[in-house]
Order: sequence, then structure tokens, then C-alpha cells
Amino acid sequence: MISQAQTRKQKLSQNSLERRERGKLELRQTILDTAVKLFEEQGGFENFSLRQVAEAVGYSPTTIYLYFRDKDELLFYVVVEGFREFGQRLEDGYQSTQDPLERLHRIGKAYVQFGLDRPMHYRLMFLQRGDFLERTPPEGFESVIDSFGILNRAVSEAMAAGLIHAGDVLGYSSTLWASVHGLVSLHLSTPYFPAERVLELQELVLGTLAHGMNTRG
Amino acid sequence: MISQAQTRKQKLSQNSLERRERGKLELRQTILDTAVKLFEEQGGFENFSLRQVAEAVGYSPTTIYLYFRDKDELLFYVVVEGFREFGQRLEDGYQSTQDPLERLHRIGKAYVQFGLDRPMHYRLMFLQRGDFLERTPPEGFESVIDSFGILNRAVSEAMAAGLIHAGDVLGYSSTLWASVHGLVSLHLSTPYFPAERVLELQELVLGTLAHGMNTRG
DNA sequence: TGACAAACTTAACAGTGTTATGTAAATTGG
DNA sequence: CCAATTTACATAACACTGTTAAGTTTGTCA
Repeated sequence: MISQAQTRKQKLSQNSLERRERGKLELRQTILDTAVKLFEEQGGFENFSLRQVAEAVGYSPTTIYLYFRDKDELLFYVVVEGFREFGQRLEDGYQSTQDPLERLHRIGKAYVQFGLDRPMHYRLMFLQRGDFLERTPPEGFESVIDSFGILNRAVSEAMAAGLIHAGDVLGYSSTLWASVHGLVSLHLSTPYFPAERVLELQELVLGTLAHGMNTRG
Repeated sequence: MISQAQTRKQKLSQNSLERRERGKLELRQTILDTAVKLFEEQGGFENFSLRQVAEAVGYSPTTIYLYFRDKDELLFYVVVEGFREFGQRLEDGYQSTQDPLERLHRIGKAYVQFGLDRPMHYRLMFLQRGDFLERTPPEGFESVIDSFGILNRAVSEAMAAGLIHAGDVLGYSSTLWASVHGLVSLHLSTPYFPAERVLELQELVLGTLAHGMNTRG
């Protein structure tokens, strides 16, 4: 009896809690989306305030704190969402062909394209809050920062196929990463690399590296 | 008479003005130095306030405004000073040898080393306030952002010497820039590229690119 | 010495992130 | 259905920021 009553109570409470949780999650997502929107609209980060987000979603500033511990956590979840898409794009690039060298090329292009399409996300992810990479991701996003693993795998396979110079897999992965990141980064941070130019340079950079990593002799 | 009195007056006023100007410039420099110091001490920019600088130099917050129009201008002059050293280092790298290919290598190393030695300057210059590159530099620093010109020249000469594949000079310059910048940038923004690793990768990156730019055949 | 200008300060405003406290509404158990 | 309680929000306030307007001290000059 007692136990049954308790379970019933628990279950009801559980149901209601779930409904509430759903509602909470909805608002939470709204806040996140609004944050991203504001972030993208303005040349985000410096001129981006919690109070603006609150205003935009139609709640009091302090309500944000019911859904995120602080501004940092809000930004963190923006980054997490960015990494979800980012990882997916790299994976798609990888899967889009079987040729190891072409794979590297596709991954590189996917990387650059993400930077062009989601500039503010990229800024936050790799330029301004790279420290988030150290942070343990929330549940459901554990392997999200495995993006580098995709690149690593592609390099490793190209090497195994004898298409690039045998040796330091991590070194070549890092080299590729640094190069495409440099390209995107200069595009985002300086006036000298407009999008069209980046797309041209992307080919030159990837081509030069591919040639440079080729079995030397 | 009148004109003589006037000139005398003007001269005296000029003298005193010069003395004052000297004093002003001294304090101005003190402010700048203190700003840089605070900027480097803290993981600068976000947690870096004018009021802290004022406190540190022992003046009221508003005094800063007598020497810099606003916070932005203060940061701008920090960047300008950074570019002075940066340009000098690249130039030194260029001058340190006659061999065109070695020159490229030295310039690349000088670039990376600057990033390692002046992390906060580099951040401000290329990561966070790249828009300053568009700003017309103050007098005396006109050609300071000609740093890219040095790289361009080195590439051009290596190409003329037939040491690298003839073609897009600007493209190769940009490729080199993007790659070393990417390396430094990932070092500064992510936890995955500690200084020692950057020094290793620098060789791999520059070597791979040198090989990749080599006359193809 | 007294007028004047330069160097500097105080007071204030609007904005920020954040916390402690209050309130209204929804949900619960009886 | 009604009282008790939890949930979801809002108000008020604090310490901080950049910045401006209005004083005040200080030194220089005739």
C-alpha cells in the first residue's frame, strides 16, 4: 500500500516533471537560438549581452539563470551546438568518397565551408573560446570533439595506401588542420581574405600540402 | 615690436609646450606599457579594463582619456607597437641569409617565434582585432603593416630563382601566411598545441609547404 | 600677484553580469 | 474543491565596465 502509493506519487510527480522539463527545454532552446541569432547579427561576442537575449525572448534577465548557470555556460552550449554540425560536416566529407587523397581534400573543403557558413560559431569555437575544447562536453555530445579524429583517420588511411609520405600521422593531421584553420581564421579576422579569395586559396593550400606530403623522392 | 613680442611669446609658449608635451608623452608611454603588462598578465582582453590601467599608473580613470580617445585607441596603439616589433623580426629573418628558400624558412620561424614570445600582442593583432589592419596607422608607423610585403618579396625572389613553382606569388604568400598563422593561432586558442609542439610542427609545416611549392614535375 | 591655461579629479550615466529576495501561478495531497 | 507547496518567473540591488560633463588643483605667464 505504502509502497504503491509512493510509486504512484512518484510516477505522477515524474510525469509532471517531464512535462515541465519539456517546457523548460523548449524555452531553453529558444534562449539558445536567440543567443545564436543575436550573436550572428552583431559582430558577436563583445557586443553581446545576456540582457539583450532576455529582452529578445521576452523574459527578465535573471530568468536566463534558471536555464544556464551563467553567460559562460550559455556560450558553451552555443559552441557545443556548433561542434555538432561541424563534426557532421567533416564526417559527410569523409564519407562522400573512397579515394583517400580526395577524402583529405573533401574534409579540408568541408572545414573551410563551415567557417564561411557559420562565422560566429567558428569564432567562438576556435578563436575566442578555444578553452571550451578542454571542457567535458554535456551528455549526448561526448564524442563531438572527435572531429580531429576524422581527419586523423583520413591521413592514416592515405598513408597506409602509400599516397602520402609515411611517418608522423599526427604531424600531418596537425599541419592540415593548422593550414585550413589559418585560412578561415584570416578570413574571419582580417580584411584581406574575402570569401571568394578563401575558396581560391583553399585549393592552392590543399593542393600544395597534398603535393608536399606526397612520397618524397 | 608687436611682431617681435609675439614671436617671443610664441617661442616661450612653444618651449613650455614642448616640455609639457614631453611630460605628456612620458605618461602616455607609461599608460601604454602598463596596459600591455596588464594585458599580458591576465589572459587579456575580456578581463582588461581601463580603470585597472588607471589604478595601476596611479591616476584617475578619466585621465586616460586625456591621452587616448577611448579604449579602442589605446588597444590600437598596443597593436601598433606590436607590429613595429613584428615587422622588425620578419625583416631580420629576411636579412639573415641570402638563400631564397632558407629565407622563407627563416621568415616563417620568425613569425612563429613572435607568436610564442608575444602571445597577447599576437592575439590582439591577428585574432581579436584584425580590423585594426584596416585602420590607417599613426605617423611614423606608416609602412608598419608592410610585414606581408617582406614575405611577398621573399616568395617572389624564390620564384625568380626557379626554386619554387612559378605562378601565383600572392597565392603562395597567402598560403604560407595562413599556415604559420594557423599554427600560432591554434597554439594560442586551443590546449592542443603547446609551445614545444609548435616548434616541431613549424618545421613539418614549412618543410611540407616548401616541398609542395617546389617546381612540380 | 593675478589671470589663465593645463593637468587632473569627482560625480554621474547607461550599460554589463550576477545574486538575494519577493511574488504569482501551477500542481499537489487531502 | 481547498489549502500547502513547489515551480517559474520578476524586482531590486551590487559591483563592475566605458564614457562624458563639470569641477578643482597646479603650474606658467605678464
